[in-house]
Amino acid sequence: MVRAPCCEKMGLKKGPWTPEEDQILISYIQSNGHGNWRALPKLAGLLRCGKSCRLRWANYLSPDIKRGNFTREEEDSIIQLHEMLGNRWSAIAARLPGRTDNEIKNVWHTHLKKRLKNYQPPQNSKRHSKNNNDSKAPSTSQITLKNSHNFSNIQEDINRPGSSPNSPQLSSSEMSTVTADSMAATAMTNGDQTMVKQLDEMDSSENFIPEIDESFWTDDLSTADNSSLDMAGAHEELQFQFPFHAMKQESMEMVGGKLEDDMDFWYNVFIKSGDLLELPEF
DNA sequence: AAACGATGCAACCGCACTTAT
DNA sequence: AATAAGTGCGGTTGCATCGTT
Repeated sequence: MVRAPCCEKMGLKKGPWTPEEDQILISYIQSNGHGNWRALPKLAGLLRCGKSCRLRWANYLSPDIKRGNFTREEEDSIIQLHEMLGNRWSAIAARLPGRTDNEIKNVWHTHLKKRLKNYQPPQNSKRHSKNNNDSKAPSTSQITLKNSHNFSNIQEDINRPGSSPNSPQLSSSEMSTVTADSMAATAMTNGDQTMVKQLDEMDSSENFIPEIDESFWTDDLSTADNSSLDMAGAHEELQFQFPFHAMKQESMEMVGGKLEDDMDFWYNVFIKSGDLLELPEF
């Protein structure tokens, strides 16, 4: 389908917004709501396209937006969430109250990439590991998440079908990193007390974690076609190869049937398998 | 003080998805 | 089911500001 350019009509203003325009937009939305964005500028008396109005409101004028510098905790959260979600700025923004996708994207490109670039991970970064095998899951970083996002939403985002082609689906190897590092780090720190309790209970069960065949850490993901696997495909592939999947039913019983799918299962298994890494100082 | 480059950020562009008809 | 319109998202651009020479 061919779409007409947003601002093709003559007389529509572009570029920075003036305080007067801001005030008009704020007043209109406060009185009438934004309704149809395309119709809004005409109704409000603005010589802007609807898209520009929406962007201005969403990124700057909305009262929900928190202005000012990002805190260290917010930056750490962004790094962690980016590790999990990739360049899906809106998904990241959804977990940082008051921050917009655009703002987060800018912070990422201007500050955080540099931090990560300068950061060299410590050689022995494992805090603990059931099998104490340094050659297994790849370690990247562990950041303490201060925000109250929860895993189910993250899982939902990771599994979201049809995300933008500009943001590639997670490959199975990325999934491994996600589950081993990020999910564990997130769950252990995001205040999900129920989950922590469940994990503690499982931890006390000597037999919960099966012996892991060494090939799991080396063979499984490399056999998948990482270049072309979409998330659903990766999910299936991993499910097939995952050495623990037979334990799913048991694990669900152990936590009162609250785990609903394999992602939850992996999540718990990975947490149990350790791989909490040191928090890097940049 | 002027010139220049680097940086940060607001805004735009174009594509893809969703919803309505 | 097909098409059109509306919306959301991520990548990119352009400009103002800051720092350095």
